[in-house]
Amino acid sequence: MTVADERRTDTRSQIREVALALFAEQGYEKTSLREIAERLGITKAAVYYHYKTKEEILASLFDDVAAGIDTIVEWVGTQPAGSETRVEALRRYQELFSGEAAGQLIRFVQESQASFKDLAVGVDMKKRFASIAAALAPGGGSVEDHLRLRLSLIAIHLGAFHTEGLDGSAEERAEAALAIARDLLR
Amino acid sequence: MTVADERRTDTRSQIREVALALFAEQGYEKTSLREIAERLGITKAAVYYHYKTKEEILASLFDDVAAGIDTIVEWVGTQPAGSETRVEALRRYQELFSGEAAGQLIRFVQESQASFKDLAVGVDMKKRFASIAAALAPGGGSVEDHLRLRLSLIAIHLGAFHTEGLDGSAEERAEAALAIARDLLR
DNA sequence: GTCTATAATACGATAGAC
DNA sequence: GTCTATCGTATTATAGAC
Repeated sequence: MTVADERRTDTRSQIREVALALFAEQGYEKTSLREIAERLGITKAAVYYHYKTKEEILASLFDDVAAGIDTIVEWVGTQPAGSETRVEALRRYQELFSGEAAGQLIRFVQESQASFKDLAVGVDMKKRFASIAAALAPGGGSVEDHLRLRLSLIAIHLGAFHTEGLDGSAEERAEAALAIARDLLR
Repeated sequence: MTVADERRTDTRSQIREVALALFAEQGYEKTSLREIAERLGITKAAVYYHYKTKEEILASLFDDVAAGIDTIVEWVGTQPAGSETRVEALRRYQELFSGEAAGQLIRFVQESQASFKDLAVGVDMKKRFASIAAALAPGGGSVEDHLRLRLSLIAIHLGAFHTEGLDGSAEERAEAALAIARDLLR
């Protein structure tokens, strides 16, 4: 067993895994620490040994995606401005959500924005979503351009997780989402 | 003072008004009955005189929009199938959310889906959104078509309320949203 | 690292007076 | 129609034993 595999099964990581699944499925407020602990066969107090607060668990879930967005934004800065760069950035953005965990995370963001925006991690991620939007902006500042841009990102998000009425394999959904997102950017 | 004006200022209506504003702003779970009562200068018990449960308050908020959707779906049934009918249905759908209250309601739906879907009223409205989607469907059943359709409705929703980065007047937003929604339907 | 036990607080909801 | 007072239950979080 490698170090990475050990990390995957230790309690701290399991807490993240279970919390993410529950947050995505039923939202942040409706998920209690008792519920998380129960699923792992431990007590609430044990959870508190690993994370000081419930919000800290939530915040930890965003580390990878936040770093991924930063990397993309930095990359865009090194490239010539133009449609090719924007489309490639969009593709890389989609790639961030290709894993199961990241798909659950973006489902949570998409379906529980209200729970989210008042917390520190929510404010933080809001800035990151704004930064990737800015990196993708074709320069136009019209209301319609802003709305198209926002919908373009939502297209990617919706393509990243299964939802009723939106069946198909993950690959089909991702392909369709990227095509639509590209169209919306024009 | 007309009867309608009286209705507007009686306690039952005021509860709906305050609850909607709070649900839209901070979500359903995070909004307590104490908070609603406090804003109105009454007690929790007084709120319970008008509504048996918290969920009943929530459900009552959807009456008008639900009826509006049903009316549109019925209307589509009487029209010849075709692009003109679909675009007009989209326009009428948007019209449902033109008022301030309906705008707050659709913001709540858009930003708090998770709170929503497990409740009876959530299941009910989910069916209605599915029915308007079916009425708008161009017949194609591909994953991309489904996603385009869903984004088309989201475009209308996002255009109906103010959000950071999406400024402009309500009319500007609505016009832009309808244009994009129409494009997404193709 | 996990436990039992509990503190402190808030919630939705109800009883009964006025 | 609104009040005070309270019930029962859940929550987040902490203290201290093992």
